Amino acid sequence: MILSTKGRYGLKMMFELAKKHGNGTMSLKDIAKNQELSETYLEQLISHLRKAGLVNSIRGAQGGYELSKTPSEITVGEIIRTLEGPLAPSDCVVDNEPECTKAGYCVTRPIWERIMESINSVIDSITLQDMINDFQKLILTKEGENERE
Amino acid sequence: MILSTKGRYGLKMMFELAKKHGNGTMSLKDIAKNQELSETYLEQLISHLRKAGLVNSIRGAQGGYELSKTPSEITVGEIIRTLEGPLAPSDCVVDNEPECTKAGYCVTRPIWERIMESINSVIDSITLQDMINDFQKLILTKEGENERE
DNA sequence: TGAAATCCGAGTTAATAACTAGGGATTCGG
DNA sequence: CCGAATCCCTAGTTATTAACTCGGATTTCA
Repeated sequence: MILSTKGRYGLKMMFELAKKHGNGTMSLKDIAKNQELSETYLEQLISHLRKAGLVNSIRGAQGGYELSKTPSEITVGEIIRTLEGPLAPSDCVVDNEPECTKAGYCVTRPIWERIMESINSVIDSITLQDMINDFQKLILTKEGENERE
Repeated sequence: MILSTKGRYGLKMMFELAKKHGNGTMSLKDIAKNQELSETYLEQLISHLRKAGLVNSIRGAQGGYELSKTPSEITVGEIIRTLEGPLAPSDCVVDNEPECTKAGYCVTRPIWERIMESINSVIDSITLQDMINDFQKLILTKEGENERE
């Protein structure tokens, strides 16, 4: 029930771009360096994010990536679902299969549906801007702690 | 982000035992037949459920399994976590690693924590008795539909 | 023009999921 | 007391997938 690196790394990438938002593009090289991840692997991931319209790319030297919208307009849910597909605990829920058993009903299915809904409601309620806000609050706290030492 | 067959089959097994609860034991053979699953595979799964104290087993001919408690005392969460381990979207959340990055903080971690909490709150709020109630309601509805035809 | 970047598809490797196999131990019914 | 039914346990197998890597093409700026 773990999220793959696609979703996890993808969100970290998007957070890097969110911090940079409004200040031009950022190269994949820098994103990879900041998050200590493989550049060639991130390349694949960001390609999906671009095709989904979440980031813009500028090719050629001095090129890079940038968010296509402001951080407050992009949710964690969009990012993760773009890279992972639907976050369903069982395939039957996403494919909307008529019934998994020949009995005509499945007792576990409503449970998978409720889990999926609850996950989605969490990740759809968080935007990149929220992450930035939390991040800055954390930084301020840490600085305060250091001063008091 | 899919649940493995361990959790999915395990829950189906426990539901079979819950229906039978109060009427003696049920053999693995019958459980497997009812749910159309591999008997030898289910054997492994139920072994964990037994060690976790969720089911009792009676060995020998005419033996079988039964719930160790009443259906209302067993939650879906207990069953799934027994078979799947903690339902965390990232390992860092379950191992309680101090920090994943050398920067001293991780912006994505609070999100994984919130997802985990939300999944757990769903599955911990559903008992086997709830599943039985839903199941019986469904049966009655179907019967009603048939009568009206 | 050449270095820096994005773009693209295919290939590799290691881990894991999902079983299967085989034999041992226990218990009941006849 | 025997044999069939059942649980118990460990190890092996197979297929899939995750997590990358690689090579090269294209674009653009300086």
